[in-house]
Amino acid sequence: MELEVLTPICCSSSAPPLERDEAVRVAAGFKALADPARVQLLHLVSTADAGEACVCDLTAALGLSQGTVSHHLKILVEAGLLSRERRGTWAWYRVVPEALTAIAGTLATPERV
Amino acid sequence: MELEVLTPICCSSSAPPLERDEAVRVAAGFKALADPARVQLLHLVSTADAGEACVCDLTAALGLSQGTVSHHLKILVEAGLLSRERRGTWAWYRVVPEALTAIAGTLATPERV
DNA sequence: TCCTTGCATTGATTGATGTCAATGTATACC
DNA sequence: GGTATACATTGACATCAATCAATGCAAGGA
Repeated sequence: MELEVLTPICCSSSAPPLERDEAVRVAAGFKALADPARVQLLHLVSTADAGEACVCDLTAALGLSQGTVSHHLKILVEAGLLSRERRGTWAWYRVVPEALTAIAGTLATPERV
Repeated sequence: MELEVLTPICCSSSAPPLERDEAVRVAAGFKALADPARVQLLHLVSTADAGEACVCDLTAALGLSQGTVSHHLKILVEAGLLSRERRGTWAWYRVVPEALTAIAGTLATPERV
């Protein structure tokens, strides 16, 4: 998912039927967020110094094994919610605010009827 | 989940650590949205006439069995995203915009740094 | 070159989830 | 009462997901 435009779920009066394919794309974004560990990871990264964090810090904070944390980070990166940058031995992660905004926009209620 | 306040994941500079319990609550909201069928259901209900729809309409539109649709609707109701009202033999569902707003607020980026 | 460190990947296991067919239940109509 | 309709629930099954221990890999330092 690379910053694509997502169809709002709710609550536009005009009703393009929201095909299955589009529903799958929208749901994929939510699926990446549908785990407590990943929610914590996003929060940890976004509040870290300089807006970035390495795996070592995150592993310590979550109480999960290093392999599991790496797994969750991979899911978040593939969903476009985090970016990864390798500097030397360390891998630094940052949030991609636009991706979060895009997903949030899916839930927007522009016109409260 | 009854319209509770959810801690933002991102991107507040102040960093209350986001405990595991709170992360579970936030993730629960996303989990309810993490299925294409449920995304389609929300969209169908929100764009239906008078903002409400019965199971019969939804079953026809989704191409899933009636039991499966009922199952997904239950998940959405328990997550607080839909409300159910029984009128006679029919069950009518409506979206709960405040619940969607609350979840969207979790992803807000109030202060872009 | 060898060892250490930080991270990614793999394999196995356990538990959660989506789906359907079948059944249950309540309401409405004859 | 009996039957049909609309929905909910249950049981079974197959697939997916989270987790860990173990292993692999690349970069840095001795």
